Amino acid sequence: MGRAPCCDKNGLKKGPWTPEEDQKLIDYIQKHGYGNWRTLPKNAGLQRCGKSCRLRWTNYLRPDIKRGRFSFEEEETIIQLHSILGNKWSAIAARLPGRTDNEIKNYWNTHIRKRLLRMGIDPVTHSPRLDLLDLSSILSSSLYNNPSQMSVSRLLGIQPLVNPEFLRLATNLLSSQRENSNFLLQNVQENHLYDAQVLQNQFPQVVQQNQLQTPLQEIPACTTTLSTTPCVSFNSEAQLMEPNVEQFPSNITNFTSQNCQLSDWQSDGMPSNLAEDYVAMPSYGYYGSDQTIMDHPISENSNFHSNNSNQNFRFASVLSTPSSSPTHLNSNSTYINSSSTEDERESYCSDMMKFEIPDILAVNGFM
DNA sequence: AATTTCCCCAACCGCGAAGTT
DNA sequence: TAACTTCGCGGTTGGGGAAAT
Repeated sequence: MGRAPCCDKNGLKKGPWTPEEDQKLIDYIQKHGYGNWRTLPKNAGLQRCGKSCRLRWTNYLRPDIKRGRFSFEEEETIIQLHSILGNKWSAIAARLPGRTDNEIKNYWNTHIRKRLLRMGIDPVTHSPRLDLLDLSSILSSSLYNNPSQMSVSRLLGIQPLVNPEFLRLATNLLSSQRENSNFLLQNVQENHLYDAQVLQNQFPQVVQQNQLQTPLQEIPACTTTLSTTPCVSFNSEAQLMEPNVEQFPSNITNFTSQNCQLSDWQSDGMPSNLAEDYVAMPSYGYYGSDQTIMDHPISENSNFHSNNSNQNFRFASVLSTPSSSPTHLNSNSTYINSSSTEDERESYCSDMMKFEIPDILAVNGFM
C-alpha cells in the first residue's frame, strides 16, 4: 500500500488557484476528460499535483456544482442522512445533487453542528447531550423539590428555558436504555435485514454505496436503531442486560425524536400526560392517545418512514423541515422559506424544542 | 480609523481501499 | 503474493473577510 507523492515535492504549486489555472484545468478536462489525475496536470500545463487538480475540479470547477445557500430541504436531508451515516460526507453528498462532500462537511461544521450544540443536542449521536441533561436535571430537580429556591430559578432564568420533566424523562430513559442495550442489540440483529430494505427503498444510492463494504457493526448506531424500538422492552425485566450503552449512543434519539409525539406536549412545553413518576406507569404510558409504542410496527419508527413523518417528534424536522413538521409548515402562515435567516431557523427550532440550554449554565465550557 | 477577534470555506494532509504490475 | 500506484475520503488548517471593540 503506497502513497502518492506529496505536492511539495518537485516544486509543485500549492495554495489558492488562479483564474488562469482554473481555465487551464477546465479547458483540458473539456477536451480530454479526467481519466488519470496523476498525468493530468502535466498534460494540462499545470504546476500542480493531480490530487490538487482533482480537488479543485470536484469541489469547485465542476459544471454541475450548485452554489449558494443550502435550502431547508437540503439541510434536512443532511441532518437525516448524518443521523444514519455519520460523517460519511461523500455518501451524503450523493443524495444532494450539485453539492460536494467538502461543502456539506463545511456547512455541517460551521452551521448545523453549532446549532445542534446550542440546542443541547449532540451532533454526533443526534441525541440530547448527556452531560447537559444530567447537569440540568440535577439543577432543575433541586430547584423544583425545594420551592424556597424557586426564586433563584427565576432569577437565573432557568425555568422557562429548561423543561425539567423533559430532562428527567430523558435522563431516566437513558438509564433504561443502558439496561436494555443488549436487548437492543438483539433487536438490531433481528431487524438488520429489514433496516437494509428500508434504507434501500429510501436511499438506494447511499445503500448501494455502503452495503457491500459496511458490516453491521460499522453502521453508525443511528442506522441500526432506526427501526428498533427502545421502549418496547421497558416492561420486560427479564430482558435487563449488562449496560453497554456505548454501542448504541443514538438510541436516545429514538425516544426523543420518534416516540414522543408533539401533540402530547402542551404549549408550555410540558408533556400533557406525563405522570409524576412515569417509570411506574405502564410501559407505553407516554402516549396520550390510544396509540402505544407496541402498536408501532418496528419499521414505523424509522425517521424515514413517510407515513410517520407527521406524527413523530423529530429533531431533524424540528430543525429545519417545513414539509414534514407536525405544524404543516408548508402552509402560508407558518412556512419558513429558504431565504430565512439562520437566526430565524434557530428561533423556530427553539420554540419547538423548548430545550434551549440557558447561558447561565456555562454550556460553552462543555462544547 | 485602527486593531483584534471571530467566522467561513477552499485547500491541504494523511490514511486506507482499490487497482495494477 | 507483494510491491507499488492511484484514487477518494474525512479531518484539519490557515488565509481572508466581516464583525466587534
